[in-house]
Amino acid sequence: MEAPESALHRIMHERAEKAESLRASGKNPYANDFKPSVTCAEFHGRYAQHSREQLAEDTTEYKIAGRVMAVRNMGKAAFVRIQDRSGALQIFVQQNKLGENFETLALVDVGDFIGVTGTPMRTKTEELSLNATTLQLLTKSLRPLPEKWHGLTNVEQRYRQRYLDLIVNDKARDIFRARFRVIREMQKFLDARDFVEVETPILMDIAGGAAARPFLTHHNALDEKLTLRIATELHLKRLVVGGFERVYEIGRIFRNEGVSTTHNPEFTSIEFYQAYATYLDLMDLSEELIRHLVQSVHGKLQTTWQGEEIDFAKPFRRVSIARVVGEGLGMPEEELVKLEQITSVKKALEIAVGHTVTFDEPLKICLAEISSDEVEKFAPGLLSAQSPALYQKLGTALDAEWLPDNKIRARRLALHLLYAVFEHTVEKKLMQPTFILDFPVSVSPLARRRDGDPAVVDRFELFCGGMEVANAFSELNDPIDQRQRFEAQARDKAKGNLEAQDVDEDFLRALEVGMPPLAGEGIGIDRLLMLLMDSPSIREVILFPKMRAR
RNA sequence: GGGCUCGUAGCUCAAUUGGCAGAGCAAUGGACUCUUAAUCCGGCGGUUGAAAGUUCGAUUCUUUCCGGGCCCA
Repeated sequence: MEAPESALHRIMHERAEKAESLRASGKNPYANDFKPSVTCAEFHGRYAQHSREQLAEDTTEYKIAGRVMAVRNMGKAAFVRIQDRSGALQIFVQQNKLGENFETLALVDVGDFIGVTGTPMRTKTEELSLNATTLQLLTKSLRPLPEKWHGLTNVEQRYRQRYLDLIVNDKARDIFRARFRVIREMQKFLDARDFVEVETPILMDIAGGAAARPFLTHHNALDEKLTLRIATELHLKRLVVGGFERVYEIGRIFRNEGVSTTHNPEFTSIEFYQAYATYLDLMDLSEELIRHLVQSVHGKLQTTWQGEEIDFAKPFRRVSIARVVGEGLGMPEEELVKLEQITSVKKALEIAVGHTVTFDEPLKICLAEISSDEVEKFAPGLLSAQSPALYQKLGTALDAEWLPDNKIRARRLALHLLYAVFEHTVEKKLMQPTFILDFPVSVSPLARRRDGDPAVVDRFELFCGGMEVANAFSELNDPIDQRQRFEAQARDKAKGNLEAQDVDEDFLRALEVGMPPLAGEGIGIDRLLMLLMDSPSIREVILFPKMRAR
């Protein structure tokens, strides 16, 4: 609460007194008996082509309501700008036209809601206005709005008091209108393709379907530990098992991780699943969907992202992780072809060492695939101190051990290492829409292995503006393979990886009942909105982003 | 989690080397019947995020804390 003597307190007190003074004259400062007949935009639309002379003869009465955004008082006349859900309109108020009612204007402040009856007119400067015949206060605003010229720029206040942001900043309104439209267009797009929209639980016994730490909660009556979902995947697949062959859900996902310009602890995803489709089908579908969304938001297929033009009209590039990593290192074409077929851990380690986040990341990746005892055997000392020479030793030893008759394992680890390089150095440079392909099975516990190349999964991620926009794959529907991958995850979790998944027995049971071949995709709606609206912060596209409690 | 940086009137921002905290908008009193950030005149508005320290004196320097922003992990 503000100090009693503050300027704010005085302003609020004065405004409350104006409300009282209206009450005293028999008018309710919180009246709800005014029904607008048109919106500001409808009014503008109706008279856009009419001249001043034509309007001077038009006696049609309109009732329009809105929030007062500006008052320019001329003594015996005034211009009042009001704003409603559709836009803004100028009201021309004259004493000789309103009579006694003109005095109400003295009690109106910027921020109040008013209802006005009047006829269309154009001012000297040709601005279409409503010539008021009656004016009524509908809601007295006690707290002053931010300043009219600079508006509200304090970022913290814009997020904490989003209502002020929405009143004052056009850009904020535009972003959220685009957001609501994108969601609606996604629904229309999928509905038209015979998908059904479903709702699945947010409260779960076991959080699965993604690699993330969950929020924990508790059900009192049942005395059960619960977690908030980190993905909608496993329930949606159960529905495909149940016979809903094309399903999607747009819903809130919760991940217990840091808050940053690209992370909010709750965010919205869409996941959709289509039986008898493969990841290749979904690539085509995604391209069509994204184009449709860009077109509906912008009316064209080109957008700007942080000063750079993104063109959605051209076919999206489709490229493997290995190739795009090799390109980043300036490799010639013949080497890129070879790199895509990589089976040598030694070669992958040569690339990864020095091109990953930390120097020990390649080691960590190796440890996900082999035991620390083996590392110690093949490259003594690597566990405690990493050096390029020791990495080389490990690579040489693993190649000697695996390449004769276990190429799959070698390829899997090699691709895993290249993937780490991709994440660290390539990802953020992918500006134009690009499908990234050939993910190692190690980072895709729910995806189907590729026929004829079992180290790889049938998966793609769509990148744009340096951000991951979509992630999709042909789904694993072999219950035995799925169980093994869950168990690998569980071992990983036991080793201390807090993001690894648990075994979901009921999901496995569903797979045992039989899930038809299918492909599924997830799109982060917030990230997509950032891209579409050129917002570098996720907080700009979430109505009420998480802020530290005050 | 680490680094940098910011927090001054309801809002947007100033304040010299450490020396009386200022302006615009809003609000308020007045003038004004075609304004567009209306204009003109008058007066009003402050726990400088919080606490402590250094100092004759702190918005300014130091420390801790609170809350943002940016970059990195």
